[in-house]
Amino acid sequence: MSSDDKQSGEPAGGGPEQLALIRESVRKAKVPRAKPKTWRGAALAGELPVARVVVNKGVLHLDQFFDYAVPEELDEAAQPGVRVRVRFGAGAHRVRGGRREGGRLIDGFVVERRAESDYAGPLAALAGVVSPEPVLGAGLLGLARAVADRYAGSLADVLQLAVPPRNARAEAKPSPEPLPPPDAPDAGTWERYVNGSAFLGALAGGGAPRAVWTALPGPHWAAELARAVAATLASGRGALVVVPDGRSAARVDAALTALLGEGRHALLTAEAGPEKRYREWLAVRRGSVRAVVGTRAAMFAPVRDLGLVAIWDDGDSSHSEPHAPQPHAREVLVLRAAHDKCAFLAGGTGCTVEAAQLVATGWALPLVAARDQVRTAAPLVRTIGDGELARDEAARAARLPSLAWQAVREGLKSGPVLVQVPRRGYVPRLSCERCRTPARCRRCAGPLEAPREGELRCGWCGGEETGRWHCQECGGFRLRARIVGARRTAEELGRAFPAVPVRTSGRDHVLDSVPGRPALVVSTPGAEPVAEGGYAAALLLDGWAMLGRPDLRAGEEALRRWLHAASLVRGQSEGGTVVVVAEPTLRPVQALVRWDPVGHARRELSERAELGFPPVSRMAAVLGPLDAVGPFLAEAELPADAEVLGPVPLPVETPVRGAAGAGGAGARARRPGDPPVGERWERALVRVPPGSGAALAAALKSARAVRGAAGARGGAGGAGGALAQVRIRIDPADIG
DNA sequence: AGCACGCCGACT
DNA sequence: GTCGGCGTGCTC
Repeated sequence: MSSDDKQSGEPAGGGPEQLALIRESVRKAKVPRAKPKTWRGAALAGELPVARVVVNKGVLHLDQFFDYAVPEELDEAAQPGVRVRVRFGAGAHRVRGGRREGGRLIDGFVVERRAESDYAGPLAALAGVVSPEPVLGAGLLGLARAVADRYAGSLADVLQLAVPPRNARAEAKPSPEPLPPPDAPDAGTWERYVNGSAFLGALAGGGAPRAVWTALPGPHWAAELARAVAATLASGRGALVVVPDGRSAARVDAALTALLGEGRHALLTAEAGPEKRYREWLAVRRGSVRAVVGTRAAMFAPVRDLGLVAIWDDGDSSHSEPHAPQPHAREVLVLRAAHDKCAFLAGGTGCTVEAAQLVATGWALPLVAARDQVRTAAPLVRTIGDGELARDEAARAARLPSLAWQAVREGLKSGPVLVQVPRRGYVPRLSCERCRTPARCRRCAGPLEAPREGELRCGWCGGEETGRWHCQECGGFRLRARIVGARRTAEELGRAFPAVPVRTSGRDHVLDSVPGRPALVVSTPGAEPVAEGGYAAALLLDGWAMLGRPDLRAGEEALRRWLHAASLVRGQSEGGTVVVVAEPTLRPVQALVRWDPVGHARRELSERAELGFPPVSRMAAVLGPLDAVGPFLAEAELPADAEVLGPVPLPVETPVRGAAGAGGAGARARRPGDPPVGERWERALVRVPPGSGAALAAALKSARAVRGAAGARGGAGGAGGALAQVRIRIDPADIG
């Protein structure tokens, strides 16, 4: 395969001398040489005999390119972007008995062909070209680099997410001929938004508008996304839409097919097999298909001449990639929009704080409907707080207030009724018993936890809350951590209406849609089926469980889930009604009643700015074995404005015995990169003001690179080994 | 992470 | 002398 094989008959005595020679040349060669020198000077490519390679190894201190010599016979195939095999590791040049040893074969990509190397030593030769398909173009490489930098990760890690595994059969098939751009679509239901037609017009005209789009409730969002894609295609550019799950992808896929027919877009979801998925990806990469709709991994899709990146429901947690360095689809698309100078669209029924920040900084413009449009399209929302519950005789008897009974009974007369119940597995957070304001640390505003009865501790800085706690808002002095047993309530509801069919949709078994006939549809958040003609009513029982989570985003997330369910209900004009069991004074509840997700996100944003929370501040979590995080941060050259909170010990995760999924309340799904089960680990948070995010990521990354190289197997005192295990997470999700 | 080199003490 | 322990550093 490689030129080295020609020499396999060489006398055994040649090895040691060669080795000595190489060492000699490494020592004295300090200047770049004109031509690469392999260890034996085999026949090399005549032009550009050096291949700069990114090796597919995630180790951080190897986050650099390596030069290899290109043997003559690989000259043709070893073009920039192709997958190659190279020998890597100590002893890649070593020869014994005419055969090479050491230096294991690993995968990589050719990044560039060059005339010479600036590496002073002798170059090893490429071991082989895996396939001549150039999968890693300059654009994708630049994006991967930017994502790696933003998340303090390695290029190789990002490439693993960005370039799908090779499939020879898919590669062998030619991709179809590209179709000419379609005509620009009319505005359709975009007319309902104040700047809707203008936005579409800008896309069709080759412009790069950036917008945060608050979609009206109802089923039109998929067609509206499809129209935005069509308008972009009409300008001769490509478009990319990232959605949170396969169901949404199927909706947008159907809408695109309805609008543009087959063959103009690719569907990239995990649900297709690896071969089909790679085939679709190749069609995009080869320029046969100019538009993409897909889930998370599609955020890297190498769309030609990108004109629009769009994300739907950016608050959905599945937009955050679980594998290192855990990039979030919205952030990746923001990077792409900035880099490719293309249009950007973040749409959803709700509005995340991050999206609100894009508007607040002027980076994006709001794309919203007029107030009267909202009033028509949204259902009537009614609340049931503790006051009503206490006064309500029926509620005490049947554990469900009469207003809820009434809404369900009325709704069932004209169609299906949705009952949203909480998923299992949440950790209650402490909040004021009187006004429900989350209890926060006086020093750093982190969430208070009660590790033991009568003991209060901050989950961020670890500070003990001494003296008697009292609420900053209302002066109350009692704490609570309440959860409602709503699942049982839903079961009782079903028994109360024996004539009506009860259908359930949940994690393991998700219904896509239900007919428009009367039925009780019990669903966990995110799994709500679409109802034909819309639900007549919805009962949202996911209130307190949601708001009680130890999560900075609890309010935002509760509202997002409510809006998602409520947007499946018929508009107020058609009698659609939503009843939410939650205190009407709470901010997310008020936002639901007024159907004002943007106002909620804006208020949340300004509050986070005041408290120094993300996304206004940039945060990084640093995790490591006990007593490793402190020394690590002490050595890291953090930006001057960085503030370190903690470290605090993390709760030890105990191995789960028995059946899978029996984790019980509080068990969060384990992600790659979580601390090992059963070990004592700690975590610090580092926060920096706006503008210092890149500096923070860079500092943590270089600290990691230095520590990763030293004493991976427990050096003196074991501290070196512990420090090498330290993990970094930018924009950590669960910061309390 | 591997893996090889090199400098130290014990041995046919 | 030389075999092999492990500490250290590099990988084009």
